[in-house]
Amino acid sequence: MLKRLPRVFFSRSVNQVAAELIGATLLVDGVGGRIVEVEAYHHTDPAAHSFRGRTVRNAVMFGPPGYAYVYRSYGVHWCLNFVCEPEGSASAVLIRALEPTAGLGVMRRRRGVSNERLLCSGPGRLCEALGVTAAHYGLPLDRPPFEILPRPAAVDIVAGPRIGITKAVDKPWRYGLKGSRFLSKPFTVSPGRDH
DNA sequence: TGCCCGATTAACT
DNA sequence: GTTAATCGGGCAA
Repeated sequence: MLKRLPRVFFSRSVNQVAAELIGATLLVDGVGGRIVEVEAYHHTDPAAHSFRGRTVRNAVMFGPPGYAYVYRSYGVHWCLNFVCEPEGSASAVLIRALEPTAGLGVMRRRRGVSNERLLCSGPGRLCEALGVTAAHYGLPLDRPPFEILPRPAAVDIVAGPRIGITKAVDKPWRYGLKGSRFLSKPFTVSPGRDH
């Protein structure tokens, strides 16, 4: 039986943590799956919510690592982040997609879809499937309802530009599990091709 | 106070 | 490929 990742796991470079989360398991009240896609947001990064300083919404990012940052996206969806780096760095990893492994029935009911591939393939979708809301804002990641387990073995990781942002679009801070069919969008396989 | 816009999704054409 | 839904944060005035 794997042991939960300790809170100190998150007290390192946000990009290092992001890459190591690929293949790890995320459960909320026992419902969830294997993390197959994440994005890193650093406080010096214009695309990050913390870039312009501390506000009520992003305050948890400025506190110690190992806590959940949850925000409302487009007034419609919730998105889940893990706060990383030493306290005050205001960096976080956005969880973008899971391969469902636990609580499939609950997730289907919450999402209103039966297609397993569509349950958790997107930041808003996985929050709906796992029941993540503002109630989870600021909760520690090493205690219930969260359960985050390390990946059991090394995995092949791919990286590329982040999705849905308009600033710092060139930074390759999106990480994914190579070949996974549960990604929210495919990674470019042959990046070098000229047109 | 008012205005613009976003780390998205689903349902269109 | 395009667009409506939907609303709080952030900033200008």
